[in-house]
Formats: sequence, structure tokens, C-alpha cells
Amino acid sequence: MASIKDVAAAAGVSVATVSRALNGHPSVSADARARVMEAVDALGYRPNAVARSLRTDQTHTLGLVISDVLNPYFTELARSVEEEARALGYSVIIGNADERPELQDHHVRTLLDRRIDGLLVSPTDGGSPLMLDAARAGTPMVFVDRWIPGVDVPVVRADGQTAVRDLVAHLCRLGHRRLAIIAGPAATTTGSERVEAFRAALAEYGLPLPDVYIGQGDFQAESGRRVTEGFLDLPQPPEVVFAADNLMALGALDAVRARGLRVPDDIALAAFDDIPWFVHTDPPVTAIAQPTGELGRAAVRALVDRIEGRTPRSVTLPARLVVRRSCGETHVPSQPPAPPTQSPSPVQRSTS
Amino acid sequence: MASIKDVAAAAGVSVATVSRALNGHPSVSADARARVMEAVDALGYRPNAVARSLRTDQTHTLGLVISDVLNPYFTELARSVEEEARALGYSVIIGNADERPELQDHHVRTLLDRRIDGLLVSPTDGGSPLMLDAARAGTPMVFVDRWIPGVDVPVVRADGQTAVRDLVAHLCRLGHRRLAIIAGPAATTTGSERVEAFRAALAEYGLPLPDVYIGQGDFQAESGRRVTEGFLDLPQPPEVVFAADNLMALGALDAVRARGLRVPDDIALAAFDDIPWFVHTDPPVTAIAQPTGELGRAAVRALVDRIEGRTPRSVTLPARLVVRRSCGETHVPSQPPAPPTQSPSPVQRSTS
DNA sequence: CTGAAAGCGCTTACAG
DNA sequence: CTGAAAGCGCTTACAG
Repeated sequence: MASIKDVAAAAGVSVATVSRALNGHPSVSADARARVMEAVDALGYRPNAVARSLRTDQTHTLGLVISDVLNPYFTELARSVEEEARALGYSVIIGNADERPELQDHHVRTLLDRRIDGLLVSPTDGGSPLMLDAARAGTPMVFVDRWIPGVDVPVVRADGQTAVRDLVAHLCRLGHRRLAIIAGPAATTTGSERVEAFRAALAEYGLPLPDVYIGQGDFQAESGRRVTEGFLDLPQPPEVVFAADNLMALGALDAVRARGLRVPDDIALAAFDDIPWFVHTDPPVTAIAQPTGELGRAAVRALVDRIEGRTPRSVTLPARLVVRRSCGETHVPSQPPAPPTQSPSPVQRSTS
Repeated sequence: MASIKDVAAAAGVSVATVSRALNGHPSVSADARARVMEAVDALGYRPNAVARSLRTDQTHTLGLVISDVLNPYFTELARSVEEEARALGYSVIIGNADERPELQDHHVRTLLDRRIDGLLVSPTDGGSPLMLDAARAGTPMVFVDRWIPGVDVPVVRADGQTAVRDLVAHLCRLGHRRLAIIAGPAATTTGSERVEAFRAALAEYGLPLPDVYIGQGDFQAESGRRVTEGFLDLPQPPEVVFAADNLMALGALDAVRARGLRVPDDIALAAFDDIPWFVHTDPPVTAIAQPTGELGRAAVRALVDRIEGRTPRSVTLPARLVVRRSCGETHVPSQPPAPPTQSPSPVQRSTS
């Protein structure tokens, strides 16, 4: 590959002048600039980004460590992150943790070794020493979706509390009383927060959340299937299963179907995260939708602010309930049960 | 960040010795090695991969340019690519072309600038000058899924011909006669090959594929919806729509539902690419499954062979038909219509 | 077994 | 406006 020396020789100038011409430095004569550009074209020269990075100590690259590429939520997040980053002049390198803390650390380490300018992460655990060290050492960092309490890093995420309360209101209105949840790992914020939001909402309706109705999943499909089978084996199975993410809902559908049961007749289902397929499942799945694209863009803006010396802001955006048919048919009840303390916020009713 | 100089100073050796110790060079005394390791731990030193790459002229990084991250097929491909690469000691940087040739070129250029060791690509078009130049210039390269004819680059892909013939046999057996296809861009191999395979299979059954039954899509959901609407508006709409990928099938489902029609009663649907959600759609979708994980792994092995001086091999793996209910209920016909020339190969019948 | 030195391909003060 | 030179952090022949 042609190097800057070859271009300099071909253009009859020094490498310094080539560098300046290519970087749009004003103090280059029109003549020199033209000769450089000509040589660049003739040689098909492309600057070596590795050399440039070593010299300037910046890579114009962001690292993004997502929890699971097979999860459409993270895939959509990754897409919006890349788009916004590109618009701001950054590339992004994606690492897939596959919900495994050690794989997450592998990617964080690799990314740090490559001297990425900043790190966007959705932690799969409560904070490994590596991640904590990086944050403390001042690596520009932003948490997205999931975060680690007690670490001084901006957080961009959705707040699902209101939407979860709306969901519980919807379920109660349909007459359900035995509600269960498939939780994510307790070490993740989304793993514990969604259970707590669910528990709090149930409490408003005077409903308990017994331990047997809290199934421990890992945000991947197989765990959703396993937990749902456990629920179905209970002497008194729940009437509703709320999956804390879309992949565990997929697993739940697998389990229900494998027993020859039907949603919602035999058991109702709802999910955190909305995805396009939920419109076409049998039945369409009631879900809590996050403003995924906006989260990705806000996270990039916060990280780039941090990198470029501005003050980054944490952002929390609301999630919202999308009612479909997987919890039973909705009909206007003569006497809607109002929660004791707060009335539910407006709910989007899907046209599907 | 601590550099190799800091480590050398702390350990009381030269940077050369630190480098050798870290790279497991045999000619380093046990004593020196121990002092280096101690200094490394104390300083939390991590070698700068940028500097190392500049010096060694290798990045141990593979570039992967996929057509669309929102497509679960490519997402699964990306996952298997990353896994196999990691096992072989390589990182991978993913670029999402979003089915746009100019965005594909942007990523190829960025990846080349970063001096990745090799490039895995699933081209969104028939070959841009940039891609062609890179191949000709000797950049280690492998095409996966889609490829560019006339370029001397190994290809790893699935052959869907047999599966498409099985699909057509299945459709004929169900009594369908007016079959349509939502095609991908003609400039892509999968865009044109799938249409040709479909046309050839129909010919075996003496069935035509009129131009009005070939809808031009772009492999993304919206185009599937648009094309399907066009089909439904025809004076004589097709009885079956075969979507050339899973996202266009999603769009087709959207269109059918928007009209208040039902699959398969009003119109049947089949798709190229199988994804987990097809088991749970209403109705479950008959699809052609690719050995996606194996394709990703084989592509990485071919590329690494090429990079490390061995001779890479092209690989073609068979796809297979998975029958579900979206084309109508299957029942054993008294007189199965056999194709004139060849009998269909065994078909996997899904349990779902 | 070890160190001094060159060099990978850039950028950028410094001097003219 | 331009060039010579230093230096980013490594690796690796070369000499001892």
C-alpha cells in the first residue's frame, strides 16, 4: 500500500505538506495542494488510520458492548448508535457479551487495548473489577439500558415503572389475580428493577408476588422456556406470565406450545421490549415498548460530549404499554378497578 | 496510561526485554520475566494495540460488512463469525450496510483504513469499484451468503435450489397454481438466484412465473409490504407469495393483516430464511432454513486460511425446507403430483 | 540473555 | 507557505 512518503515523492513535496494538504490545513498553497491531490488519486493513497491514531492519540472510534446480539432490542440499539456516531464522525466497534460477564470483560479489554475514544456499555453484571477500574481511570464511558449503581458514569435508559403499572392495571381489569414474572439476572439493573416495579404495582392492587411466581431467567430464550415450564408444573400455576425481555417471552411461547396449551386461554403472556414480530405472533403480544432508537442516539451524544470535553447528561426516557391480545380480550368493564393511590396513565391501544 | 517505557523503568530492564517477556520470547531469564510481570501488575499495564499494529503490520482483526443488522439472519451470521474468529485469535469489526451500497462502501473504506487483516462481505450490490479494487489489490477477502461473479474471491454460501424445488412441490401438492415471489435486488446474487430457482421449479410443474408475479423488493420489511399490496391489488392476485427473505415476509404479513385478510386462507406465504419467530407467528411460517452458524464459521476459516498463507476453499452448504402451516394444511393426497423430471428430496416436517 | 537503535506511518511544533 | 526533525509505543534484527 502506498504511504505518505510515496505521495510526497510523487507530488514533489515533503510528507509534512502532504499531511497538511490532506487535513485541510489552511497554510498550503493551491499549487501544492493540487499536486498532492493528483498524486493521491494516481496512487490510490489512503491514510493509515493506525499510524494516525498512534500519533494523535485518538481513534475516532467508540466501543459498544451489548448484552446479546441475538436480542432484537440490542440490535436496534446498536443500529441507532452506529448511525448517530457516524453522523458525529465516529466509527463504532460492537462487542457481543452474549449475557456472559467474562465475555463482556474480554470485549472491554480488547476495546481498551485498541484505545477507543469512549465506551458505551450495557453491563451484564454488577460491575467487574475491569469495568470499575476503567471508569475510575477516567475512560470516557456511558451506560445504556443497564447501569452500575455507585459508579460515576452517565446513564441513558428507559424508565418502565409507569408502563409496568399500566400493564398491571390492564391485567387486573381482565380479572387476572395470579401474576408471575420471568426475571433477568438480579445483578443487572433491568433484572432487578423490573421485578421491583412489578411487585410495587401488584401491591397497589393488593396482590402479592410470591417467590414461586418469580422465575430466575438470564434474558435469553432458553431460560424463558425453562422458567415457564416450572410455572406450568406448579400446583397452582399463574394466570399471567410477564417476561422481562422479548427473548424470554419467545421461550415462554415455546414452552406453552410444547404443552399444547394456548395463549391467552390457558395462560396469558406479556413482555418487556416491543419488537415487530409481536404484531404477528399467535396471539399478538402485549408489550412494553422502549424508545430504543432515541436511547441509542442520546447515549452517543452523551459519550461524545464527554470525549470532547463537554459535560454529558444522564437521560431517562419513558417506556409505554402497547396492549394486544396475549392477556385476553379487552372489553370495557362496567366498573374499572381503580388503583388505591394513583390512576394509570394513558395507554396506547394498538390497532392490531 | 502506562507505556512500555514505564514498565521497563519499574522493572529495571530495557523496553526490548519487556516486549520479549510479554510476547513469550524464550530468551528471557526467569528473573527478568518475573520483574517484568510484577511491574505490569503494579502499573496495570496493557500493551497499546495501535502501536503494535503499526509496527507488525497486522491487526488481528477481521472486518465483516453485513447487509442489514436488523435482519435476524445476518445477526446470527455475525454472532457465529465473531465466535469462530475469537477462537482463532481474531477480533471482528462489524459494519452495517443497511442494504445501501454507499453505506457498504463507507464501511469497506473505514475498515481498509484501519488495516484489518481481512474482509468478510455480503455485498449489497454487484460490486462497487472500491470493492473490486480491494479484491484485485490482494486484500484477503471472502464473500459470505452473497457474492460477486467474476471476482476471484472464495464464496461461502447456501444453495437453496433443492429447497426451493421442495417448496414448489409442497405448494403444488396443496393445489396452488398462481405463485408469486417478492425478490431481492437483482444486483445481488441472492436477489436473482432465488427468483431463477423459483422460476425453474415452477417450470418443472408446467407453471409460469409472469412478470406481474415478480415483485421487486430490497430485502427490507417495508418493501415486502409494498410489493404484497401490489399483488393484492391485481385483478387476479396470486394464491401464494414467496418472500425471498424473512424481513420481506414480515412486511407481507403486515400488508395482509392491514387488509383484514388471513394467511393461508386468503393468501399463502412462504419465506427464504428461517428464524425462531416463524414458529410462533399466526400461522407458523413455512420457510427455507440456511445452516447459518456453519456458514459463518466456514467463512471465517476460509478468510483466516487466506490471511495465514494457506489456500482457502469456497464452501456451498444445502438449505432445507421447513414446512409449517402458512401455505395451507398438509394432508396426504391420493395422487401426489410428481414433477416431470426429478422427485423432490426428503423434506423436514416441523413438529410445530 | 540483554540493550541500543532503527523504523512502522503519521502529525505538528519549530524554524525559516 | 514549506521542510527537517522529533516522537507516538511498540517489535526485532544486530551486536555483544
